[in-house]
Order: sequence, then structure tokens, then C-alpha cells
Amino acid sequence: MNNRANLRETSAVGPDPVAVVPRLLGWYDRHARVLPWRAPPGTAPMDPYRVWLSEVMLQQTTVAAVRAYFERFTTLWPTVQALATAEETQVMGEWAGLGYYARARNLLACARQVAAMGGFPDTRQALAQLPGIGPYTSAAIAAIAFDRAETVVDGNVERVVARLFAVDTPMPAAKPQLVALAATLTPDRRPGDFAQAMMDLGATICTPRNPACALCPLNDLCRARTLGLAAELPRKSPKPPRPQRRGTAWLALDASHVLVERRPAKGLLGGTLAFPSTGWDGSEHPAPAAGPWQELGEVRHIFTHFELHLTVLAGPPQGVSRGLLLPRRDFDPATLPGLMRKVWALAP
DNA sequence: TAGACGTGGAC
DNA sequence: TGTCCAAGTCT
Repeated sequence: MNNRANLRETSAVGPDPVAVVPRLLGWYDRHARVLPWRAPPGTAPMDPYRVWLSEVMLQQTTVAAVRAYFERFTTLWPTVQALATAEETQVMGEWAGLGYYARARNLLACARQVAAMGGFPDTRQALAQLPGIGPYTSAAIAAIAFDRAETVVDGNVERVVARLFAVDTPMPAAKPQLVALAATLTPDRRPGDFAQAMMDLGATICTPRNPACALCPLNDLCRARTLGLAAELPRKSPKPPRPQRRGTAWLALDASHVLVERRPAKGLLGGTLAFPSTGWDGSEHPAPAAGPWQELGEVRHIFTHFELHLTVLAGPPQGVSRGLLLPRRDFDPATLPGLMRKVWALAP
């Protein structure tokens, strides 16, 4: 990745960082959203554990969805040392419903490494070696928790920069160019606040649809706005259609027990608790119990890359050939991923 | 490297 | 209902 070359590629004339940085920080001082994992603007950073935990939870996930999970995790495990001692099944259960479950397994693996190291490393490069921490999260933790002048680029920053510099290249091809342009803005002072200000601006003002340019502190510096292109950028290539898949799930239960299983650690819903089912790609699995089975209905669930229709069958938990027969008082549907909660909702 | 990987809210 | 998309990472 040659930032200089990427800079040369853009024909856009960008705004002067000398103008952008104080304007954006001034706006952030007045309008920063209050969040449980955020230190107020201009104050000492939040502890690295909370910064890390929130950044992992926020990967491809909305602030609204994360709040309750963040409160629950920090109550159960106030420090990275405490989290490091947790059981994986408990962490998976507490993560249930948040999605992208590889994050939960990486979270625990990362906590254990960090605890063994005696604490979080304080550079982007060292942070990026840890499980579940990639280019975005390593830069975010380094900037926000350790006051390092790293360039933090998430989807918000990509959008803000694409508009500020009127980058016309479609995503995702424009990414290297946007990173290089973002780097021209990163300040040496208050880099953490600057990163959060860019993201807040993207989340609240410079939104994907109907950007509120009239309220934007950078509106007179924004090349896309000058060109009347703000809402058009960044350009995106069209997405392929979502295929349909189907399968069957079995709800084997009576008044006292329910049959569940732990899904394989890797792959879709990896490591989560589930009801036994067929594969969802056409592969057949035998019923997990003797039956007889009665059809309860169908569950429809949209994943990122396919749409699933699951036929749900109910029957007695007798002649069980696979899974784990759980006493109903030990079964908490809140520890199920979203799809399986829908299946459970059909239970008699 | 492009595809796999969840979920729920907004429009 | 359909489509987009939200503080990405891993392989």
C-alpha cells in the first residue's frame, strides 16, 4: 500500500487539514454523543479494556444494539483479567443475539493473551497481532486508549472522506485511496477525539442517505457538497442477489426436557447453542430422536449472504441419537442466536 | 482475494 | 416486503 501513489491517483483537490481539524474538534467538543465506553472530549482516555470491548462489539453493529451487551459484559467482567478466566460457554451465551459469533471466541482468546501479557500493548502494530483485532480496531484502540496519532478508518470515515475529497472511485476499490486521504487529516494532538469525531460526524450528520449538510461543521470545506454530489458518494458497485436455502430443525421437548446441541466452533453460528437441524445447503441429517414429528411451521431468517427457510418439527425427546438433553430449568432461550430464538418461538 | 460471517432498524 | 447498511475480521 503506497499512500503517496494513492494520493497522486486522486484528482480531487482536498480541503486543508489545518482548517478541518480544529473545526471538527470544536464540533465534537459541543456535540459528542455520551456513550458508556467513551471519555468526554478533552479528558483522560477510558481504560483500554473498555475501549477494546466496545470496539469489538461495534464491528458491523449499531450503537443501539451494543449498549446493553456492553453494560452486561462490564458488570460480569469488570477487567480483562476477569474476562480471561470466564468459561467459553458463558461468553457465548452472553454474546447470543449480537451476531458474528467468531467475535466472541476471539474476544475470549484475546482476553487470555492480554491477561498473560500483563495488559494491553499500546501500539497499533502490537495490538494488530491479537485475535479479532484488525486494521480498524488496532488503530482505534491505539488512538482512543493510548493517544497515538493513528489513522482510524471505518465505514463512517470512508464516507466522510469520500465526500470531503469528492472521491468518485467506487467501493471497495477506493479504500486505499480513502485511507491515504484520511491520513492527511490525522492530527498529532487529540487523535482519539479526532477519530471519534469523524465517526460521530458520519453516524449523525454525514449519513449514507439524506446527509444533513446544513448542520455539518465542514460543509464549506466539502468538495462533494460544492459539486452537489454529497448524497451520491461514496459510489458502490451493485451487490449480487441473495440465494435462498432451506432446511429442517427439530424441536424435541416435553414438559421437563429440551434437546439442544453445540454447533461446531467454526462456520455459521459457530460455537452457539442450537436446536438440531439438517444442513442448510441441501445436506441431509437424520432426525435426532425417534419421533413422531409434527410440523409447527416455518421460520424465515435473513443472513448477510443468503436467506434461510427452516421447517420446524416438534416431537417427544425419546430415542435421542444426538445432541444434549437439557432440563428445561437449565435452558435459557436468551442464550440462543437470533435464528434459534425464532425456532423456539414456535414451541408449543 | 473475494466470500463467509448475524442481526435489527430505517426507509 | 425489499433493500441497505452499522465503529470489520478472517481465510
